[in-house]
Amino acid sequence: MSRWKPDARGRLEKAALELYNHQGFDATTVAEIATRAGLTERTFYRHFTDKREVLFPAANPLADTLANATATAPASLPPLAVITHALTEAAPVLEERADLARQRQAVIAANPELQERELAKLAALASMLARTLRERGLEATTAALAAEIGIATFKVAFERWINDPDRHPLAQRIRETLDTAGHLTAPAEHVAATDDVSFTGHEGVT
Amino acid sequence: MSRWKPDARGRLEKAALELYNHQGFDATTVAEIATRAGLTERTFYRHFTDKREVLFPAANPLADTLANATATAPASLPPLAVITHALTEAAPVLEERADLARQRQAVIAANPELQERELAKLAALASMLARTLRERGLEATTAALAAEIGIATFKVAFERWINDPDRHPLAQRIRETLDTAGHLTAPAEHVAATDDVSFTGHEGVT
DNA sequence: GCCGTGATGTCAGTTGATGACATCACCGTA
DNA sequence: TACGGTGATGTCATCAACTGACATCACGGC
Repeated sequence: MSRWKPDARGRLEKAALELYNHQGFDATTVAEIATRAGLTERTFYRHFTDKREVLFPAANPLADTLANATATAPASLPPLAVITHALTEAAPVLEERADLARQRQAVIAANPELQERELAKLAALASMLARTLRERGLEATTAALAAEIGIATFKVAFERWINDPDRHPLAQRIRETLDTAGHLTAPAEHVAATDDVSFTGHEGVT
Repeated sequence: MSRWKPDARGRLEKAALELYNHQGFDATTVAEIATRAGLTERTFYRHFTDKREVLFPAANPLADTLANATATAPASLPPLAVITHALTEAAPVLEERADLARQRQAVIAANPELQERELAKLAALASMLARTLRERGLEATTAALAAEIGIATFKVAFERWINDPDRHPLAQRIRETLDTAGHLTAPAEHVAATDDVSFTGHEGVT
């Protein structure tokens, strides 16, 4: 019989998500998480750098897919088309785990500290995208801007997807959002009492 | 004679910036900051919610200017033009305090926790911009996207400005960056082994 | 001259985070 | 088969970030 139950890290992730959901992030203690996972507080910190990180798995298939799709897109594509391509490729990764994604997002939306961490993760993603674009031969500023705009698009589309009661596919939301982006230089079309679905998403940090 | 020296908050901000600069953020203690300002640790926490917040003044002229310029731009302007207008109006606010801005940025660049807080502040800025754009009559998604792209543009331009040895004006950097944005749908122009000034800016959080 | 108020000080306590050292099943090897 | 190294975990101690409760006392109004 083995000395320890397997997958300590996974047990910690699971325990943390459950507790954060039940009692809120602030009200749950690292010691609690560890105990629920049958481990010690000290061991928690051997697997995660801090109390927030447990919600952001080290192995990130979304990042991998994005990087891969960006690197292998046809060389002739304009920067924004590369982004479009990459985002479209990456969408299914989230669709597969839609339940988990929504649960995580609920916890994050309820706590500013976690929102900060999420923004940092997205910034890291943008940074990685920019590097990949440079390696494709793009000039530094162009690459950085295309990457930032790509992530910005993703943020908007993702929030629409998460809050969408009708569960439209993420890929569709991304297409719509990219389409919106294309019209940003056209004269403003005002919304005069349209029957548009209005999103009352979270307003970010103050 | 008055009971306390005036401007406790200002003294704390100054003390903090100096110490963060000298010894680094991690190596300086809230108690140290307070003592140097002639106050108590407890008093520090009456003025700032945490150790990071002291670097991000509550009164934010940049945000005010952005909001104002966005709200008062001609109604006929396309969304991106409103953003362009607002960013251009806001640029001088930073130019005026270029020294302070560079000092702050150096401290922030040296510490991931501070970078997270900065991202949160920028996200709040984007959120506010989006609200203002909606109040101008823009549909929610369009507003959110335009705001995010505006902030993304600002981030890229600001980083170029801060790291620019030649001290070109921020307004110019913003114009250039917006111009770059306009070419993102054109076929990629490759940089063949240029000796381009390479920006080794901070790469974000891993 | 008394009284409420607000900015600060004092103190005690919780929790997040980290370093140093101990434990002991497992695994390869002599 | 015995032996020693290794890696994941536990134990203990300590620091610093934050917070609640209560005390202080110049100032300004009445």
